[in-house]
Amino acid sequence: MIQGATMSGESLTPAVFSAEGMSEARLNRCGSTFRRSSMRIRIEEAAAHAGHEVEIHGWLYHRRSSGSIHFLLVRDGSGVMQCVMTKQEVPVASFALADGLTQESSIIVRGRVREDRRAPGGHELAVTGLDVVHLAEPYPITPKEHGVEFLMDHRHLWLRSRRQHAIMRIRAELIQACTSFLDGRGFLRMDAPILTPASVEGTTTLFETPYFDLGSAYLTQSGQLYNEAAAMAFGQVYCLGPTFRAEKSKTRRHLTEFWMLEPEAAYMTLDEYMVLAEEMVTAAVDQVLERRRTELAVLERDTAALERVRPPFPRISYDDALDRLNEADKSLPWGEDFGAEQETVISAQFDRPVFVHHYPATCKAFYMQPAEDRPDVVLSADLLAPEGYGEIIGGGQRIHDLTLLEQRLREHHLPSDVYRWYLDLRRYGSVPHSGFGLGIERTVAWICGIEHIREAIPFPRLLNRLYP
RNA sequence: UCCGCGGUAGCUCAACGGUAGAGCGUCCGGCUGUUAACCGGAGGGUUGUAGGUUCGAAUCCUACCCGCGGAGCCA
Repeated sequence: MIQGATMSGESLTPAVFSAEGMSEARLNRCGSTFRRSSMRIRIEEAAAHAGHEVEIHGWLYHRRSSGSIHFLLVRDGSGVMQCVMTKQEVPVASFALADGLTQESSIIVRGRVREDRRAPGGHELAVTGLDVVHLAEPYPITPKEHGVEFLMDHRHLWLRSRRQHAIMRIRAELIQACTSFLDGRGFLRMDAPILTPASVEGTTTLFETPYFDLGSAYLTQSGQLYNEAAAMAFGQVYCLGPTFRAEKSKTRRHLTEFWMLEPEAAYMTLDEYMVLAEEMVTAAVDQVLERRRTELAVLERDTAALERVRPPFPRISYDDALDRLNEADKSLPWGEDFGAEQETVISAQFDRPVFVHHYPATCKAFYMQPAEDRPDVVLSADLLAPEGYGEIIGGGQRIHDLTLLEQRLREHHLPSDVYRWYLDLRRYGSVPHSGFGLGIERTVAWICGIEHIREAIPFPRLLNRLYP
């Protein structure tokens, strides 16, 4: 069960309704006229306004009432604040108005900010005025427990809850941390197309859509190939965007639409990629720990596990990993890729993310560069998150030799015409290069310590879910 | 696609062959410091759908639909 309690702002405020005559036409007047308020604050900055008269524009998150005193828990997107309204301090009509408020009704409250240890957050608002912007219909998500199906059907409302706020803020922080890290390292953001003429890796199932007179287009499963072109143009680049997999995966680690951050750099080797990746992940975790403590607390995340995320991350080869699996009685024939069970066994042996490198060529995509001394393995490395969250990064060094790449395309029965431009990259100043993709949702799920990846993206797309 | 579990009030669940219930939400009443407040009252159902067994089915059987967990594949 998931706790479903509830919990955004601008400087223009809608016209409001006072107690008298609010029953008629509340909707048609809503938002028709605007006035500017100089008193308006965001709840997150309430402490700085202690002792001052302010206005909060938000929604009723919860209400407790005791005859002559109302406790209105108001959320505004930045936080939740207890607003106390007593019968003797507000007009009779305002008090009655508060009595009829439904959960998630949009309201504007005025009052003085004061410190009070009984108030969640330490500050409360002594209410002097209340305006109702919109009286909400009975709200489906109550502060009680709800099932997954119900919450997923109400994802558009579920996002108002405190827990979802925490996850979404951490997601935003993670993305901000990673992109600013890469920006700081001289990487240029250069996004890849979403509509593509063919599969990137040739293996996974793609979403297909008609494309005018050109036949079919496919939703991208990775920006990587385009990233390689961009890296040959700008040296170091990254893209960030949604990727799509039409596979019928039904697990807590899978979405059909998920976001990937993909850096790619010319002249970067496998070893350099691993250093870059671990530094980026560390920087991101550090930033979340530093700036999203409150959110991690809401999620009851064990932050000690995150504090241990320090470079260097352990690096084991695929062969080492097989040995470890053997010892754990989970042996696998050489050449097979790891399943969730194997990944969990391996990651459980370390207290921080672990790289598994030099996979068998058969496990990996056609463009992976073979090791010089051992052509049956490739210069790839995946990063497995701790605590069983699985692979959060996949990447490696790409083939830079034209002849070898052409051979691989043939071996994988891939059409050379759609890859003509990709082969061009090996004709005009080809260089060794590497890159990787960080799965945003899996990383968010790991950092947040949440059970299922579907909570790590605002509107998850799953095998059986396209709504809302 | 395969394996397992499940669908009963708005929500979360109980009843497991013999009159379909509780808590929460909703509505009404009470309460001046509540913390998922509390107290009293009311309303709320073709038990996922279709068939079958039975004197009698939410309960047993069959099929289908939907959901959840996992596998394969992948990030």
